[in-house]
Amino acid sequence: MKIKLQLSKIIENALKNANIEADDVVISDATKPEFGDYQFNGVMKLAKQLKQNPRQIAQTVVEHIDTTGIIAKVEIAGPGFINIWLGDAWLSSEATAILDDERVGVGYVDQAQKVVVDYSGPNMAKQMHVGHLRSSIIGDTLATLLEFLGDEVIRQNHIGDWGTQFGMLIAYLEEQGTDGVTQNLKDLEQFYKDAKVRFDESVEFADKARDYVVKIQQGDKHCLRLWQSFIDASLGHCEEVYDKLGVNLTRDDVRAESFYNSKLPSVIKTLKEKNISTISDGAECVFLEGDETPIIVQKGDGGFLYATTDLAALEFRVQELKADRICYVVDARQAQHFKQVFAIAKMAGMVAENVTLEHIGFGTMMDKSGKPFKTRDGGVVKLIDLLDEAVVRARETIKERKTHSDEALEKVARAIGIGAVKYADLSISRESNYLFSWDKMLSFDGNTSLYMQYAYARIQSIFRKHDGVITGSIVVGDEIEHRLVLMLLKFEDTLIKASIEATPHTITSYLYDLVSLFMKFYEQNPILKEGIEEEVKMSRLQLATLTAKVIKKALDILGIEVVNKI
RNA sequence: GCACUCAUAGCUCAGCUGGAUAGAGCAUCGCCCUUCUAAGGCGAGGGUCUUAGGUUCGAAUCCUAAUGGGUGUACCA
Repeated sequence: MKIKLQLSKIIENALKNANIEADDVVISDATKPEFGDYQFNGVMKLAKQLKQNPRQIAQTVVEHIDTTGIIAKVEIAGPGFINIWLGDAWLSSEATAILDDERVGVGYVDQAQKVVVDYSGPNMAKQMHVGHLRSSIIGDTLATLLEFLGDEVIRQNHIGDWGTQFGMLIAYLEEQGTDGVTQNLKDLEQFYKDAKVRFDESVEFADKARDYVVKIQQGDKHCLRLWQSFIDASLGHCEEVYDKLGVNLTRDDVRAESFYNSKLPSVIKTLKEKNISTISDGAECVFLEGDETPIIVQKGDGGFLYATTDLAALEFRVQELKADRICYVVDARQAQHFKQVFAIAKMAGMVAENVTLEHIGFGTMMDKSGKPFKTRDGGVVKLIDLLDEAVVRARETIKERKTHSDEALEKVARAIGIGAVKYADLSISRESNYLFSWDKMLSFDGNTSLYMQYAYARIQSIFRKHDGVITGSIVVGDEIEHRLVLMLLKFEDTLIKASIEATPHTITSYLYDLVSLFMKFYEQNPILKEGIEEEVKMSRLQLATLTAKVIKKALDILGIEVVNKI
């Protein structure tokens, strides 16, 4: 239900009928319940342009507002606010209408776009660590969200499978055994360390490693086979993490760095032809206005850098994948890099003007002391270990409730533990750094996944107790139900906002508001207790049904599972 | 040095395309379980929105500067 759109159309009409010219009509949520459900604050601005009394204008506008459908009442307040109340009858019928809708009333975008979402991007030389968590989670949510709203989403996992370190790794792989499949690569981190030790201790080995780098680049079959087997094994680790994490990335989404190798020379050629790049200190550079240091696109020795790869990728995404919008879900520290790459791509005409390029940046994960998240001995925290710990902790949290058999407990602990990690990450505004705290994320209180899952389970419990059919319509009976129904219908507006700004926390905030409201409703308005009229009981059961559906759908978009019992 | 970014309650965070008395959670202190999952709900206290200017009828929000954190800055990605 696009409520704001409907309301702004009504206001636009009112303005038109009152012969008042206004360019954009913005409807906001009311700041307080006393001020209604929505408000239109644009009158004050109009009054200034027209040099008229704002309350006078507000009065004229109000007289022209159509209050036959969605709007029940409007009021002028303060210097010229127009407060809007939606009608209970309208809310009731709209809510009832979406009870059986799989999309719980959420429509599709008017103009579907082809959107590339670039996320996760692990390095094949190392095990996935906490640094990859946010990109994977935020990117996955964004992809799911856009897809749900009707865009055509192309997921791209830009894995790091190329670079000098691979020479060392495959040389060591060869020395150790035959290939990545038979080789024990369970702990990539350790393998890397061991290889590094070999590299440092043996000149002979180091030479071979360097030689292998060149050989892979030249397409040497033996080295390429070793390299490929290594990448396969490493990718297998990532998939294990994706599986645990519930991230929808498959091999089909992998478009590795190496994929662009063959396209790099042509990028340089384009830049040279358009006089965008010049030679400086022996390297091919682009000097952008305002930057004091250049962007190097080709090293003095002929090698390419990641800016070049990103340019090639951009070109590919626009020209081959035909993207309208490209979202890079990458650490905020890369802001400058993306700004530069985007600028060069547009200058060089690799990307048409109407294609939107977005760096979806996010902050760093911190520990309690406010420092970047590390293990006790200062090492990186492996993602797989973190996820396993989350499940263990979740199990401890719910074990004492004794609602589950051992087997069921395991499943529920997984949903809760993984959900907690993801929700904690998604509920913080993306750009800011975030403090990682087990206690906070696994709490039943506050804006956590467990609180949402608990609310969902609580509703399921009502249904079990009721143990019968639920029919009939939703009839808004009081203030709290009015607010709850309105909240349920606001779901689409929330998703639209989240998709435009690429802010998953918009969804979690909404969820928290919705669930809090439901809890209030649940305390105030008994459903199954004695003496409740059948019609009221059914309406409330339906309200619970719709609430549960919206919670489930919202969590689904966030990649979090619900459980029927906690 | 230069650039970017952040600064809101004791703590963790919302709010930021300008709007009415700045909101949550945690923590602290009260109240509500023979009554649908109380791991819940209700209420209280707690704020110079870092500081100083500016724009405006109106600023936490926009602009400028200062202060304090973080980050990035020529051949790694």
